[in-house]
Amino acid sequence: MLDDRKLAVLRAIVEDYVSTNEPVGSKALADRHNLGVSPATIRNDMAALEEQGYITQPHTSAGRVPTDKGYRLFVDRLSQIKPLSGAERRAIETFLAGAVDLDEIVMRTVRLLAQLTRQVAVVQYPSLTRSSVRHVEIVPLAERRVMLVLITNTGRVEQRVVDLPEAIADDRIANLRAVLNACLDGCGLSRVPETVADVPERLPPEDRPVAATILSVLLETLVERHEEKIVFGGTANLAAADFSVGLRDVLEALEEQVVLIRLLGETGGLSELTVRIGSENPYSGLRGTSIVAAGYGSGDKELARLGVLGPTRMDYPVTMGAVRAVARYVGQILAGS
Amino acid sequence: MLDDRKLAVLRAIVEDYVSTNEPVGSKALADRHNLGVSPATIRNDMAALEEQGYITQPHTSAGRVPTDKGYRLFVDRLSQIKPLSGAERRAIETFLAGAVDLDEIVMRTVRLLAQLTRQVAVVQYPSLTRSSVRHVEIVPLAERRVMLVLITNTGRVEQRVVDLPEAIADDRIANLRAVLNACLDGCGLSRVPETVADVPERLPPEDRPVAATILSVLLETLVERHEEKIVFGGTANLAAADFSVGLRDVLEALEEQVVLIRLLGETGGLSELTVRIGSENPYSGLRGTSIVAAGYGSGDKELARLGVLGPTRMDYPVTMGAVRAVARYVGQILAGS
DNA sequence: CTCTGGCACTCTGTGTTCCCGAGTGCCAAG
DNA sequence: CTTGGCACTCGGGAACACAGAGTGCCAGAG
Repeated sequence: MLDDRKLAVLRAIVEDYVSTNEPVGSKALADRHNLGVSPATIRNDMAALEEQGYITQPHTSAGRVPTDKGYRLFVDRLSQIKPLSGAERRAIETFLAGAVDLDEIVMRTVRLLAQLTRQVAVVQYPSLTRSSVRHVEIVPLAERRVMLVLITNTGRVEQRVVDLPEAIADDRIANLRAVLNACLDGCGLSRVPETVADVPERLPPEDRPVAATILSVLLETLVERHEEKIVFGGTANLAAADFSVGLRDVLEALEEQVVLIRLLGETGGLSELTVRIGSENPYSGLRGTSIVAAGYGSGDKELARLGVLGPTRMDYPVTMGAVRAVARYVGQILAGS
Repeated sequence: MLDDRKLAVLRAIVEDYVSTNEPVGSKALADRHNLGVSPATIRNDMAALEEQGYITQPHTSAGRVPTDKGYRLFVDRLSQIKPLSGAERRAIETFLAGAVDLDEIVMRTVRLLAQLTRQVAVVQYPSLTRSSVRHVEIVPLAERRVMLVLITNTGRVEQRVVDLPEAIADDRIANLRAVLNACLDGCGLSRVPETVADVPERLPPEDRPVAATILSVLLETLVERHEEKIVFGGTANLAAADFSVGLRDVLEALEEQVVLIRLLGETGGLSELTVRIGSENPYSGLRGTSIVAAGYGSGDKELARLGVLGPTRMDYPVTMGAVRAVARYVGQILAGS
């Protein structure tokens, strides 16, 4: 159905279109790539490719442009991920190594990805459900108010103000803190609900109402809510890509946390690349954009995902290479800190 | 020089231009506003206004458009801040009251401002230098590594990983934490450097090296660096304003923390509105944009600033009303939590 | 059966011209 | 000082022609 030459033609079309942003015609193809056949032959192949929906012509007498299906085939079978240059790898390494805390790692990762790919970068904070408790702190703020601070093994720090049903002395808080930490230390966040069930019985009866309040806030806010935190950057690159159509939709989608999270997609394997091309992605405002995403994590555990978003007409091999590389380095940095 | 009627003409020009986005001519002005004079008279006034640089014509035979100087006069002398409707006030109140921690307050404020003004909103976190210490926590992570967590009275939580020069037992850390908190509790962030000078002498000699490391990180990272944290949103509104010229520059500026911070400007009085119009603002990429900013704070102390950024052609009275109202409410919420 | 060159055809995009209308500036009269 | 009148300017849209790129198809050569 699609012999090798037709595939080569498709590849050439994608490559040319990506680099020139203009519909590519048979003549130009024959000139720029030495396919060893004449334009006429290429025309026949193009007709076949169009017949099967891999390419399309914007106007009757214009060149061809890849369809989403065409890009899909290109990504799956016709291209190889392009590794970064040594210089780029070193730059990533030193840039990320300079970060002092999780916020900064995430922020720098966003910048890095945006700069490397010249696209919009999206980075998710390490998922809470896949982290574990490193420390819980209870800080008295006022007589009947405390701040609850949760620190995870991935460096996330979540805080929450709690209004207590009654005043409570500092030493009782200290005890509560000790019990909480004893129970929860190292506990996976997803297992916290079961684990805290024991807490009240380890406490003197008079502290139990307060503990109950604190625990319910802990569960409700820190575990169930706030679940995913996500950050993006590099929107200036959108304006550069002559993206004017739908730019507004794209910006709107980016500001919708929910959409954004779904965009990064379900987790594949660690460092496994997910590519969503144009209409393949679940949000209608992003019909003209593709997403290249990967999971990152320390060791063999995926903590969260990151990726970039750009016009369907993007340089997939390079973008995929950058995303994969950054995901790996972030994983390493996270493991090291 | 500028009699009342000329000022009225200028006001009418600004209002019409803001609402129609088209250069406004003498005829249209005479029709839509009952100025009680003929188009010819208006033309004379317009000529005078142009002479003095308040308006300009894009092309020889087009209507007039206000210049930055014209907007300035309009804002200073020809317009009144327009208060929000009761419904809007209530909406703000309930929306902000639902926030559970500082991050959420800031996030919601950004959304609120963006939605209310249909512009890009910028909100600065409460400035660290103007906050004070509520609690310092030292959490052991590994034998020779701890996480330092600083909680301020404004609810900011800053963390930092510290590598120690030697291993240290948990009880010594507890002591260190106690001493630190005793010294710093309630201490203004800007006075921390002097205040911590006493810390080492209150510690047993063997703990001093570790304390020195921790203190230096505390000073360097938490006080000097990270100083200002700033967040923006509502960029989709940029695309809607037919802003196409320079959109890229605007997005770039927004991603530059430094520029953004300078944009919000030096602090005026609390809830005092600052308006920077077009070329008045310090960054060249934003020549076509105006900034309306205000300080917010709890009580009588300004903690930080917030504002919006939009095309010079914006509805200043409404925008100023919204910014002022939001600044006040945020101050209240912050005071209450 | 596949490739190739030739050819007629179809468009888009661009440049040209033309003209309408909005808007101006100026002037002379009220 | 205000007003109506008038000539002038210029931008932008419509109509038009045209060049160039690209196509599809066909018949002939391998």
